[in-house]
Amino acid sequence: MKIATYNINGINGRLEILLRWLKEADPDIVCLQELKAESRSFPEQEINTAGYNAIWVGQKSWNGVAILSKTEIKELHRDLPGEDDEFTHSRYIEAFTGGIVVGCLYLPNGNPVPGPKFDYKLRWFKRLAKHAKNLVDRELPVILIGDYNVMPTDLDTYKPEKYVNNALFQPEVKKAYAQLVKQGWTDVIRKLYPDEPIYTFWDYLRNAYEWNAGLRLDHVLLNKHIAPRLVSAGVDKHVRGWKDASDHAPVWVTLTSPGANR
Amino acid sequence: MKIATYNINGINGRLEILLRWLKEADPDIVCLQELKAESRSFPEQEINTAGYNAIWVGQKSWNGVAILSKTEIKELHRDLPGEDDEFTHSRYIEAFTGGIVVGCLYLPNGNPVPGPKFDYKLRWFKRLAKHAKNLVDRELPVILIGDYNVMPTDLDTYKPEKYVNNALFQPEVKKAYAQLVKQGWTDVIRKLYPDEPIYTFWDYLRNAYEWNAGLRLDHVLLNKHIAPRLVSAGVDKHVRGWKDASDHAPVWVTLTSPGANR
DNA sequence: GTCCTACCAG
DNA sequence: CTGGTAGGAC
Repeated sequence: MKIATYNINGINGRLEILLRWLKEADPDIVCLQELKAESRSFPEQEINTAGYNAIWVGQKSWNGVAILSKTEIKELHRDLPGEDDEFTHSRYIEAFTGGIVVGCLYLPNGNPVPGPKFDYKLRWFKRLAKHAKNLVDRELPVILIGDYNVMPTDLDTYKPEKYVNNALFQPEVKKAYAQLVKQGWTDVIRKLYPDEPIYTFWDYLRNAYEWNAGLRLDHVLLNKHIAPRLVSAGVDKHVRGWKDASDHAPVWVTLTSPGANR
Repeated sequence: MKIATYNINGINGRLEILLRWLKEADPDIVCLQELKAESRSFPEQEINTAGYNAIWVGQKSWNGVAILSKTEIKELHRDLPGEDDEFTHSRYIEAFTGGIVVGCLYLPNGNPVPGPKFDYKLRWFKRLAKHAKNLVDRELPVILIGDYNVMPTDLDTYKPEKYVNNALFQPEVKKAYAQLVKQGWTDVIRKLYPDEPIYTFWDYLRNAYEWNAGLRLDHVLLNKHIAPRLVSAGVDKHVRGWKDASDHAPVWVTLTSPGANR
């Protein structure tokens, strides 16, 4: 079974890219971020035709997340729990599909630092950690997957010194990510490739992709119940090189069938 | 020798379309309208690489005309003569190339009627007619070619009654075109196909191309000196069907070598 | 750089 | 409908 995350950066503008990649990669479950579309303009028909069910939460201009799956999707949540004033962004959707609880997230970027957007990022991260705490020890396979907008360590950016003032690399944010993982989650890329620079995002500016000036922002976290099923993981880096591609590349993980490791 | 006109509707957005058509149609001289680009962002290099010299007048956002030629181009005018306050639009360029005086024009649309834009259209047409009068009897081959934004007769629109209030079909405008032709010009399409509906433009709206709901707006006029050289003319209608094409199709004419008919 | 929103022009 | 523009976000 293959599960992937892809920050598509505008689902309608990049529907062809998405469909091409779906066909090529053939994942069973896909989490999308940055739909940049209102809920009513989600291209459900084309996604269905490609062989996927889908649930999504959209909003005008920004954010927006979706879960695609070849099998039935039971929606669990359309946002993280939290205070009323936090509910304006479409950044989290959770479902049960393929026997797995899938939390699909798009964490706020948070720039500039300091400022209200950075404060919101930290608050959002707290909400996520609180919810994750309730999921990590469940007797259910749980995957928390998406665009975390964090480079967890120096290994996750081509040039750490360039990002010292960036919201994606602030000590508070890296710490929040480390503490989240410490709840008992497995960061699959770092589990399989502990010492390798692996990127999931290359800026559109200054030909970042050509220079491999990348960042690792998209992460796949498995709880203890599902982590033993981990087989492989990777980044479909070449997709970033397609004409008119998103600035992110898809990240995927493959798992054994449930029960195979027990 | 083959001469063509093509309202490209944004030369940078449609450079690939233009190059594909140039390769396929292989014209010797091409007049372009609606560059929608400032002069400095004209894609001279790519045009040169495709085998053409070029001269152009651009402006921000709108209008803009160019003459491309496989042979040397001597620029004659960068606008029609006229009053100072008429010089704000880039709608006319004239050159001597391939032994022919080529006037490349983009007449104002003029909608809505009535209004200052329609008045400007009529004034612009007067300026054109005055200039054309100076060209028509020259002992030189002259071609006046481009997007005239006029359907000269009922035969030139799929549904005349739909256009009674449209600036492209006002009696004053049709009359201005008829009087221009009457100076001694040959409208090559009507010369060769006097009774056939032939269109050069299909609106983007309501699938006009699929329904062949077209208009004939792009015209090729020859003066008496060059008219005897006329061999054939046509519209590259299929180009309108290409993905992301302009709403106009290229119109072309072929001529015998100079002197062959004398 | 490339999205989005808007508006304007055709 | 599909260009262009501008500004905001990332």
